[in-house]
Amino acid sequence: MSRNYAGLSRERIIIEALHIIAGRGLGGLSMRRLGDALDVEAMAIYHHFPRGKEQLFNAIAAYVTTARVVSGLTEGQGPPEEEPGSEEAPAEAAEADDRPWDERLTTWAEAYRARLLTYSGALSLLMHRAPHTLGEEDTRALLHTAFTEAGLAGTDVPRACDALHSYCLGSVAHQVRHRGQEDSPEEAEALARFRFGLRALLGGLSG
Amino acid sequence: MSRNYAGLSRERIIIEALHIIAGRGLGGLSMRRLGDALDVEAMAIYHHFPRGKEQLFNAIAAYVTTARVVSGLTEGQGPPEEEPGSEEAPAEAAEADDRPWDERLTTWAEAYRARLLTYSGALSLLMHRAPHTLGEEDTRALLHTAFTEAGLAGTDVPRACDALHSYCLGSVAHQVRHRGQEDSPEEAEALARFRFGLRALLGGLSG
DNA sequence: ACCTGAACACCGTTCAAGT
DNA sequence: ACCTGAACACCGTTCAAGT
Repeated sequence: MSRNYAGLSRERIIIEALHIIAGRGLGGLSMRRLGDALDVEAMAIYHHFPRGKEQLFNAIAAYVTTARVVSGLTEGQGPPEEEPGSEEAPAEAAEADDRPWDERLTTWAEAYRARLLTYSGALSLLMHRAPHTLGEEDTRALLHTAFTEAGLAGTDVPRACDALHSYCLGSVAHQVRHRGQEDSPEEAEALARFRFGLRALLGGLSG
Repeated sequence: MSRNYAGLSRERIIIEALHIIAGRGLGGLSMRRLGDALDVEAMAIYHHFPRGKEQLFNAIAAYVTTARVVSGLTEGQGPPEEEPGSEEAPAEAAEADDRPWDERLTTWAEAYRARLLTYSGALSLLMHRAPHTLGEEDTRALLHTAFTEAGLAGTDVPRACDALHSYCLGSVAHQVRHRGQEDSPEEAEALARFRFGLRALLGGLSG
């Protein structure tokens, strides 16, 4: 039929997919429905994600976990990692944060939580996918230096990083899990609970 | 064709489903495949789970989260909750635990972690389902009294419970997420990391 | 009550074809 | 390079029918 230069891109596809997920849940995302939303035949998506839905899922997971995402510039240098999802912006100079370690960690944790909450429909995608993005590398460095500053050393550092990651991920999972239940807390109280546990964890880690 | 008194039951179906999930992942579980594994036409499952796959998923989630599960005795009294998944055994007298609160919590947390790890293939099912089982009620009581004993009061108690739940769930999710990755820890080190964070969290909560 | 078998609408994916 | 359209194997679910 009529040709369709839809101007498809990996990022457009991912974003549209996230909209569908937000509206109808992860189970409501089908290639055909995604095609419809993009005004394209479902099969057009395979040109951008040749390995199909699994690859799309990986890209969504990477998109969700990586903070700095920017429109599809730097195309065509061959992917340095498996599924970067989309290209990442340069580290915008990271303007050295001179606040105490616990404030830096708290800021990071609350931002990470907010991000997971925003894409909570895709949360179960993260359960079996740990994308290897540049953002993850930055996070690793941030947490590492903060915990070192807190007085940790040796194997305690990666263990503390793990604990913090686990707490954030679990906290959002736990909140989503009980959402819409009888006595489930409002977002304000949910945030308060998150902070309560976070303070305890950070205190216990540095003690 | 030949009649088939397969002796199907909700529990048999759930257990077979868990086997398939363990072997081929959650996406590999289809009603038809489940029927094959049970030597039955797929449609026979709908007699035991009239609301289909969604109801089966709820039942699996309940089965996974509830410790005390026993074969399908007490049938036919009408479900007191939405999807109990299968019947639960009586509380087996709970033989009062007189150890200090932190040891009791540690024991609970490690058992909960082990259980989630056993059914890690079904982990993403728990992400959007918080079944209302008797076992959950017991847990609530256990954690509540332990944290009260630790010196917490008022809103701090449910917040501490939330934090502990979140940490356990997130810890398993985090482990499964990185499983099979280059420098992902062995199970022994994973357990050590879990304990490290758990000790920190409990210490921070009671401090 | 418990299970079968055909049917329907939908799905992911392949492949040849169009521009 | 980018997208279409038909095709195939598979899926969840309904419904009438068997015992």
